[in-house]
Amino acid sequence: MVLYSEKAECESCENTSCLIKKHALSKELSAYINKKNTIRVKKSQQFIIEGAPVQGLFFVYKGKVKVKKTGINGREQIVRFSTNGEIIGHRGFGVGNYYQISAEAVEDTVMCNFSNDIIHEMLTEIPKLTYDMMLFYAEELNISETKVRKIAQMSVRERVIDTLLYILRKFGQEQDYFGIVLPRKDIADFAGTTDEQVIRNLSSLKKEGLIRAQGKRLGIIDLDRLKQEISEHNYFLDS
Amino acid sequence: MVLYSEKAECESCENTSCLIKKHALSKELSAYINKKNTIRVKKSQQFIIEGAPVQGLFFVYKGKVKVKKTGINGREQIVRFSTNGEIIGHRGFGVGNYYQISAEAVEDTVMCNFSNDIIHEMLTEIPKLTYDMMLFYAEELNISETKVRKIAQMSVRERVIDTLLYILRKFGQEQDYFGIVLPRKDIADFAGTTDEQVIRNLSSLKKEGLIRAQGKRLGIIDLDRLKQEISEHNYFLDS
DNA sequence: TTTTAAACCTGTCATATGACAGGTTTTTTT
DNA sequence: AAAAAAACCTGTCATATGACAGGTTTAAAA
Repeated sequence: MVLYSEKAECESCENTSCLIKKHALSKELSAYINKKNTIRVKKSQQFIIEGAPVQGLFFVYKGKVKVKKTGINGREQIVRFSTNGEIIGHRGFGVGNYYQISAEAVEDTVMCNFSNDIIHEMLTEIPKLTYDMMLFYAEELNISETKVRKIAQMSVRERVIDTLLYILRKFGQEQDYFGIVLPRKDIADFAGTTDEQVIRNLSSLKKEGLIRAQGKRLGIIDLDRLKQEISEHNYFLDS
Repeated sequence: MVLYSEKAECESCENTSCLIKKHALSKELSAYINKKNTIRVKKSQQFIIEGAPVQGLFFVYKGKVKVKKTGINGREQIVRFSTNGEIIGHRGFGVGNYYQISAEAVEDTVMCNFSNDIIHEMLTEIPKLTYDMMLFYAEELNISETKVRKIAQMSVRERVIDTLLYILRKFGQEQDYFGIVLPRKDIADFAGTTDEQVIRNLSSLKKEGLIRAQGKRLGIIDLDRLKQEISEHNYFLDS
């Protein structure tokens, strides 16, 4: 647990999937991890603004974040959710760049932030880190390109189901409900539809006994049948 | 010009944007560029199959390629087009991976291919190359995430226009027509719609004097008005 | 607790879009 | 040059989906 005003330290960090943590033991990196900043954001607070100059790279220490792109008249596209150990602020290196995404905390979140200069130095000095970063981006690219196809070809109901499975993979399910509470609007913005459509489809799924819903809390009952319904779209991977 | 059975050589290669060419002068890389294979594919030939084991990375030496993802009952999503100097077969490294995309030559194409082992060695041995690759993927990720939003929020007409502008950026326009000839179906598969819709919208755009169309050949007449029409969707970049 | 705001839900409706069908033109192959 | 195939085009139609409106419940703030 990280107390307020206390710094998030790699030594005690439990995010084994974090690329920084993974290399933190090496001597090359240890020189840099002291230079990171600990950033705290409260629920609903936006800490990356699309179009603003890049201010380094963020790694989620503890919390949940949504990453989105602004669309026309208030519509938004949620591009991904990030949680412990994950990277936010892609391409937060190089010079004179601007963020191509916004990011907002879904709940109170603690993050590690590396400035442009530091992250750039790290990536030039530690080839293994760079290699892992490259793999990360390549993987994210796969996921994003799959999502393009999904949004182009799936029906709204299928996209809602697909989003539920994504949430399950990302945040898990305990005591019958997802490990995250999201408004229907967020599910809509992720699935590329409207909140009314999401509400309707969630109602149907509930009636059919595939999911449970209690207020904003959602959980999956019949995972197999949900997977089955979108299986024809998922040839080679779920992402 | 590369004659049949002649090898594509980096020394004489003119693709300044190619990451291999960029580093070809360094001694670290020069040891590897001899180990690349020259691959020739004829128009309409598929040389990467989704789901098949990864066979290294391809760089377009000369030609034009479409990269796509398979959807339900014959529908496809064209993810991007690639031409001279560009990379195909993302994530073609690491072990035991499978291609997440298919690739097909739009016209006769010559490519440089590095095997899994070689590309892996290169990326471990030449940090600057890895760094550039990382930047490449990060950039592609931006483009792809922008595309998700576009497909989710733009109308068909807007997506068709957006696709035309993409083709212009990628292949240019000479003597009034694009530097590539594509069937309407390909434009549809890229824009995430049907060929009938593309045909209708192209007809309209032609009547309105915004584009010219002569058989399969297409060209832009009024670039400003086309850009204007989709400007509200493009806040921070065109990609 | 009371008040206020946010989120949820349901019904109605217009329409943009995908699907089908049939004919024409263009392109490719023989 | 002729034949075959592919691509293009137009019309019609059903419907999935987004938009609007109004009411209810839930959650947050005072």
